[in-house]
Amino acid sequence: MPNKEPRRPTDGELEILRVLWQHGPSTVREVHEILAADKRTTYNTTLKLMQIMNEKGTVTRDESRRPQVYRASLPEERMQQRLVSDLLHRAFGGSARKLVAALTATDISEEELAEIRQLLDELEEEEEQ
Amino acid sequence: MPNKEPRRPTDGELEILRVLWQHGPSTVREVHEILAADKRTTYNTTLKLMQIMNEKGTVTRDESRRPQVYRASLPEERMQQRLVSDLLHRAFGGSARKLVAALTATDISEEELAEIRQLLDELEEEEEQ
DNA sequence: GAATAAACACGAAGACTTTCGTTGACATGA
DNA sequence: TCATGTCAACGAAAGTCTTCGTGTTTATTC
Repeated sequence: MPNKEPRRPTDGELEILRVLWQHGPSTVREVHEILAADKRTTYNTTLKLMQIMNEKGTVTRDESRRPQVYRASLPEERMQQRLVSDLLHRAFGGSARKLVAALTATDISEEELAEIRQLLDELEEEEEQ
Repeated sequence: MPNKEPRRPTDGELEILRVLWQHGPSTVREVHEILAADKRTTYNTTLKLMQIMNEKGTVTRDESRRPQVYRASLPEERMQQRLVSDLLHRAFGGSARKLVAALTATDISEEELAEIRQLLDELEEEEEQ
């Protein structure tokens, strides 16, 4: 039974997902090489994590190939929405305004602030249509 | 040794912190009563969690009183900033714009969108001074 | 001060995550 | 086919989180 309900990925799982999202379907070896560039870890650890993620349904793998090719089950944006929504309710009682306030209170460049404003402008235009 | 480095609070710890932030310094009994209204849990579980949080330094307690009174070590806003910053880097590669995009892609009311826009307007005014 | 109740401390069990050593399976080249 | 190297599977250990049973300490009431 691979699934019961989708759980929040752990830190280690999220690192692997980010590699898969950025580089597309990959082998364990490829994921490991990228992780090992930044982080001290072994091939076996990466393998084990990806096997568990496969059991959970977080990733799927193509077994017709050797070495097996893994891909993320959810697109990046969907998972990110889940994670933000999760934090929104767990830490902010559902108040998006407070979340943005906390975000802007930390290290955010003026360029990014402008980008966010533009993003909201576009959202508003969409709604007015 | 209460501290090595401040870790992210677990789900259970965050629930307790939210009670302490909202209600101010409280006894275990008071926290438990509030938690038990929404969630099936026992007094002992709440007590144990708060004891561990005390060892970690997440909360502090006044032992001169009986029952002991616990309070959150960090103000709500500081902890929220930490949590958002953590998610920002772990899931979004540091891109605040993507985080806001994910946030607005989910369930956000028009009222909140307007509030967020106003928040950003005020930020801009501050910077121009 | 003895009985009762509340608060606290302690220890352990179960689940989960991460790490790693070891073994087995598979492909390639000599 | 034999040797070699890569990949995958398995099991276990260590750490953390959550829960709870049990026993001890503290406060209260008579």
